[in-house]
Amino acid sequence: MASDDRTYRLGDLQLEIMKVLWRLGSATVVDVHEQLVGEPLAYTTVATMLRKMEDRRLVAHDAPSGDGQGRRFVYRPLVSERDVTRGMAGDLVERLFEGSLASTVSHLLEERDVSAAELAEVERLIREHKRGRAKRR
Amino acid sequence: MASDDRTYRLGDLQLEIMKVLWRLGSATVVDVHEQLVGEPLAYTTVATMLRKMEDRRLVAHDAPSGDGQGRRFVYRPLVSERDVTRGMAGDLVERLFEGSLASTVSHLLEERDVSAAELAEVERLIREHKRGRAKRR
DNA sequence: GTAGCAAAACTACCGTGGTAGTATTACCGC
DNA sequence: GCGGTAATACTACCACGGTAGTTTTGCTAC
Repeated sequence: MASDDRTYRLGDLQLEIMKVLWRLGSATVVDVHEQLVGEPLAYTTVATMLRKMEDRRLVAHDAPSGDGQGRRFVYRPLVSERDVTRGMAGDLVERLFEGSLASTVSHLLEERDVSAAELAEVERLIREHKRGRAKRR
Repeated sequence: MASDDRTYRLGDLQLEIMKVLWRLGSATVVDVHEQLVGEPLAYTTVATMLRKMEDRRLVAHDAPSGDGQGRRFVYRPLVSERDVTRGMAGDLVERLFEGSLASTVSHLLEERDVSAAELAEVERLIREHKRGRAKRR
């Protein structure tokens, strides 16, 4: 039933935190906290979440080498944006569309307001993809 | 942060149950249970889940009208497959791709093994979609 | 060396999905 | 009407995401 690999089932906050880490490369709790401008969260909420994410091997922190700035942990991502995006998107395509890309695209075209520009962009992407395929062959 | 409408954040089992109900139109706990051939679940697990889903207004059951077959509840979906699919897919597109269809399709093309047949099907869908657009204008 | 502060650790709580055992209820056949 | 059975209701438990308060720890400046 759906994908068993729960590694990439991130909640909202977890995903937001990962996005910050991907963007910055690495960051302290303070950094992450102040990047989360959306909902105002307690500092400790972010710290707790980062610790939980460390348990789940989503992030890691370097040992606090006494380089001058206290003992602040510096967190870095252990999973790539690519992998997480692929995992989450793939999970959904499996769960909702039985793995069919065509069904997925069909649904997105039908149910979302797609601007002409965006549609053109999608067509361009497909042409480009086909060219890539051909070359690889 | 992402979508607030949690109505359509279904778990694995919930989605599987909804799929059965969408397929059959309506069903008793027995029906649902025996349709879930994947992981073997206790009968009461399915019953409990259906009750929880009723609390969340995802399903409803008809009052047990004494039509002969005991008091078996007949459950039916309160939300359409369309709405749930749109909700879940939309949620993901927002969360991962900032709402961009192009980014979404780009990712799917890059990261999944897309067969030539499937690619052709996608192209067909887009042509068809454009024709629909044109007609509507 | 110690006081103060800042950071991390610990603890706690809620909601919900998932799982299932036990208790209760309601129907049906005799 | 009553007993048996089948169905629902109740209860309980775990995991995890999310949220945050309280406690402990460790650095740094004096």
